[in-house]
Amino acid sequence: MSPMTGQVIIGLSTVVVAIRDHEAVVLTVRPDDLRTHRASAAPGLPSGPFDPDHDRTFELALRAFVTAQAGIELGYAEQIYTFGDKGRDAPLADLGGSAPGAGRIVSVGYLALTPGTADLPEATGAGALWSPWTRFFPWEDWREGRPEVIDSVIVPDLERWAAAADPVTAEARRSRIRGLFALDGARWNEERVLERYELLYEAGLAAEAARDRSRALGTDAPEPEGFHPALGQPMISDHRRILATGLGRLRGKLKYRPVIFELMGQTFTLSSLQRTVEAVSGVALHKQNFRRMVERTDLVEGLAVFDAETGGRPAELFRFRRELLLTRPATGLALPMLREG
Amino acid sequence: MSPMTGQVIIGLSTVVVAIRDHEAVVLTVRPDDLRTHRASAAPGLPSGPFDPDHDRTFELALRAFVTAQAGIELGYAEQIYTFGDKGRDAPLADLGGSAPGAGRIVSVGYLALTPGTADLPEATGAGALWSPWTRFFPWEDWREGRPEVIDSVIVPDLERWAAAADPVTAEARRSRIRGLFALDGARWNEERVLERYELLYEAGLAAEAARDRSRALGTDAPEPEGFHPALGQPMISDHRRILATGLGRLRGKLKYRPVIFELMGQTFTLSSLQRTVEAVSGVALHKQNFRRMVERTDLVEGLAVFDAETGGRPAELFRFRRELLLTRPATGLALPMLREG
DNA sequence: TCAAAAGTGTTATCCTTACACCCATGT
DNA sequence: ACATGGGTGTAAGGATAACACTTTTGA
Repeated sequence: MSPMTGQVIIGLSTVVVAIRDHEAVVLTVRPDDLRTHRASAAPGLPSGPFDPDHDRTFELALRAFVTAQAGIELGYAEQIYTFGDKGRDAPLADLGGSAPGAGRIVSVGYLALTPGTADLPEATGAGALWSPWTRFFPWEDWREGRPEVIDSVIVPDLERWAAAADPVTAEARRSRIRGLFALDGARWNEERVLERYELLYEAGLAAEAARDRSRALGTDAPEPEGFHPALGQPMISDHRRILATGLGRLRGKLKYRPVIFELMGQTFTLSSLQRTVEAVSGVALHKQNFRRMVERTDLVEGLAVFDAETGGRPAELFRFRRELLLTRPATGLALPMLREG
Repeated sequence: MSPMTGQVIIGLSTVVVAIRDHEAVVLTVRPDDLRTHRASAAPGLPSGPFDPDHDRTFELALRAFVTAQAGIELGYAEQIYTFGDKGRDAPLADLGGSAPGAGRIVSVGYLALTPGTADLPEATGAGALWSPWTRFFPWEDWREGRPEVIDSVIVPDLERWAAAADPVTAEARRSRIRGLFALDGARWNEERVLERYELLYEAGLAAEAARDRSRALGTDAPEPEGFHPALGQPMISDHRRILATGLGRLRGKLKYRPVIFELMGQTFTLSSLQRTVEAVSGVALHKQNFRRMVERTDLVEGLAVFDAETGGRPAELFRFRRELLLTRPATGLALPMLREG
C-alpha cells in the first residue's frame, strides 16, 4: 500500500507560548503517554495531522487539536515555517498516522500566544504541560548576563568541531561561532535562535542529531533520553527546530508589531510588561528607558488605578490600546538594553 | 480513485525577482502556452509539484523546475509562506497534476532573487517572461508620488464596499482602508502589500475574487481575461497573493538583512543601488542621506574605479562586502524617504 | 527605619532629516 | 556655457544610553 506519487501528509505543530510567574513557558506534550504509555524523556509540541477532507484551513485545524490535546483556547496564531527536508521529517508514529512507512511528512509550524499571566493550569490535557523554554535553550537566556554554559561547554565543543575540518571550512565554522555566540566583541543577537540551534545540530551537539543519524542508517533509534543540561532538553522529531524558529520569530516580531500584548492580561503594570519582554527576548532591559520608550509609542494607556500587590510602591495599571491595531499595526517595542556587553 | 485520507499534493510556487533597466521585474509563465496552447491573459508564477519520492528538499525541487521552465539559475532563495485555505487553492490543472479532482493542493511559496542587472534575456524558457511587478500592483508604486489610481478608482470602490455593510462593519472597513491606503494623515507603509491585496480581494475588486466565487458555485469559470488597469493584472490560482506576500516580505527584509545586494551585480554605483531599493520598495529616497546611510553601515566598499557611462560625472563603483554575511547578517538598509507625505 | 519596587530628571551622544552647495563629465 | 548626475558640509531636532535621584508602600 504505497502512497500516490506526489502526495504527502501534512503535520501541523504549534509553539504555544504563555507567561507564568514572569517566565515564558511553552506547551509540551508527552507523546508516549498518549499512545504507548511508555516513559520517555523527550517531549513534543502539540501537533496533529492536517485532514484535507475536513479541515478548511490550517489555523482552524490547529486550534481544534490544541484544545483537544491540552484543553487550551488559543488567542493569537501565525504561521512560522514549513519544514520539508528529508531525514529530519517527523516519523509517522509521532502523528498517529495510519499508514506506517508510507509517505513523507511535511511539518507546518505555527506560533500561538495565550494571554493571562495569572491562573495557567499546570498540566491541562492528557500529558500536556507548560515548560520554560530555557529548558530547551539554556544558552538563550542572557537576563543574568552571559550564560556560563556558553564558555564552559558550548564554545569548547563547537571549537573542537570546527578544528576537525579542513582549514578553510574550520575558519568558516569559527566565524559562524563567533558571530552567533558573541565572541571577540561580536554582540549578542537574541533573534538568531534558529541559527544557533542549527549550528549545534550540525556540530552534533544537539541530541537530536545523533538520533537522526542513526535513523538514517536504518537503526531505529529511540528518542534520546539522557542529555547534557548545557545543551538543552531534546524533543521528538524536528520539534525543537520548530520551537527555535518560533522563539526567534517572536523575538524579532516584538520589535515591529505589538504582539507582546497578546501575552499580557487585560491590564498590567509597566514592570510586568518589561519582565514579559525580558522573558521572551532573554535580555535584561534598562528600566527607565523601557518605560519612556513604551510611553512614547502610545501603545498603552494609564488607567490611574494602582496595584499594591507588587511589594514596594503600588504600580499604575495600564491597558493595551487594542483599537490601534486597525490603523497602526506596525509598531512594536524597542529593546533598550542594560549592560551593553 | 480517491486519495488517501490526510494526504495532499504540495505545489511549489516561486516569486523570482530581478532588476532590468532599473525596474524590478518578476518571472511569469503562461500556463496555457505550456499545456492547452489556448491564449489566456492570466499569467502565473513558475511552479510545479513537490515529489516526495524524489525531491530531498523544497529548495532543490524549485531550483530544478525554475531552470526547466525558464532557463534561469536562481541565486538567493527563501521560503515565504504556505497557503492551504480551501477555495483559494490552486486548481490541479495549473500544476499538470495527474489526479484530476482528487486531492487538495497546498502551495508553498518561495522568494528568489537573481543578480546581474545587465543582460537579462527577455523571454527565457517556453512562455516565460519578465514582467514589472507594477503591472500586478499599480497602487504600490509611490516613486512618483501618490499614484493617482488610488484616489480616482480604488478608494471610491472600496468606500462603496464599506458603505454596503452594516454600520459597525462599515466603520471597521473604513478604518482598514484609511490605514492601508494612507488616508487622513495615515502614512503609507510600503511593506503591507499583502494586506492591501487581501482587502481588494475581500472587496471583490481583485479579478481573482469573482473567479473564485463562481468556481465555488460549481460554474467552472475561466481565469479572468479583462481587468481594470488600476486594479492590476490578475494571475492564475492564488499566484497574485503569493506575489504580494513575496514583495511585502522583500520590502521588509531589505531593512534588516542585506538582501538587496542579491539583486545587484558584482560592482555597482550607489545610484544604481538606490534605484534598485526604490524599485523594490516603491518609494523615492533622499539621495544624500541614502549615500551617507549606506556608507555608515560599512556593507559596501569603494573600489576607486569609476563608471563614466552614467551621463554626468563618473560614479565610483562599489562592491558588497559579502564576507560580512558570516559575522553580521543582521543589517540592512534604512529608507531615508524623500517627500514625507 | 529600611528594603523593595515605582517612578522622575538630566545630560552627552548619535542618528535622522533637511537644507544648501560644489565637482566632473558630455554636448 | 550648461545640463546631468555624482558627491560634500552643516545644522536642527529627536532618539538612545547612561547617569543619579525621589516616592510610596510593607515588614
